[in-house]
Amino acid sequence: MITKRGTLEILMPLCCNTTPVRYQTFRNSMKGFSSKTLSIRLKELEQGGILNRRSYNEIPLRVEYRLTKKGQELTESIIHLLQWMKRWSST
Amino acid sequence: MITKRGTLEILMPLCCNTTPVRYQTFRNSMKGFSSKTLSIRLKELEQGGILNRRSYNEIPLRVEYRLTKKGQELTESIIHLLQWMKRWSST
DNA sequence: CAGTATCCTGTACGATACTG
DNA sequence: CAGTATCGTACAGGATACTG
Repeated sequence: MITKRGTLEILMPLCCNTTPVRYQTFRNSMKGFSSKTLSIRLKELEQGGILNRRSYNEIPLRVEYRLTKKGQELTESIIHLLQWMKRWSST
Repeated sequence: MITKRGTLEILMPLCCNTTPVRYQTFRNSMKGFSSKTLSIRLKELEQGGILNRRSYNEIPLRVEYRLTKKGQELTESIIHLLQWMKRWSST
């Protein structure tokens, strides 16, 4: 699941801050991904217990995704990985 | 590169010990992957500076792969990730 | 042993249009 | 806004056979 295309990109903006992220925000930060792929990945991450999806009865719709405990612990690994990427980005 | 199918499986046996790994050993530890996919992934990892390939003038052929410095640092992240997987394997 | 070459197929994914 | 439905295609990757 975590090695699928797009998953890393979804989790990246969730690594740095604890505020929930909306669908549109993911879309904007994920150029090169279709809405279809994004929603599939989000659903997988939700079913995998990484993300919590919460929708509000508002017009226009508002849906927020936030990390679960499991997801937060995963981001620790991802942060570690991102540091490695940054460290070796020139090579 | 590191999220491609098979890459994680290639690096896993290199996480635990520092001894070089041979092609056939990868094959045996990677049921469900063809030789084609394996050699493509190995080449990518070599070109990405993760692995060093070293061949010996012997019959039968012997080729060994070992981690570079960059690769060793990457495995630190992967070990971290594997611990997370183990911790949450029941869910 | 350590790969390559070739052929073939499933599927992941984008583009587009649509909906509650 | 946050998705879903449909269609079409590129390409990842398996099976098999082959090579230095």
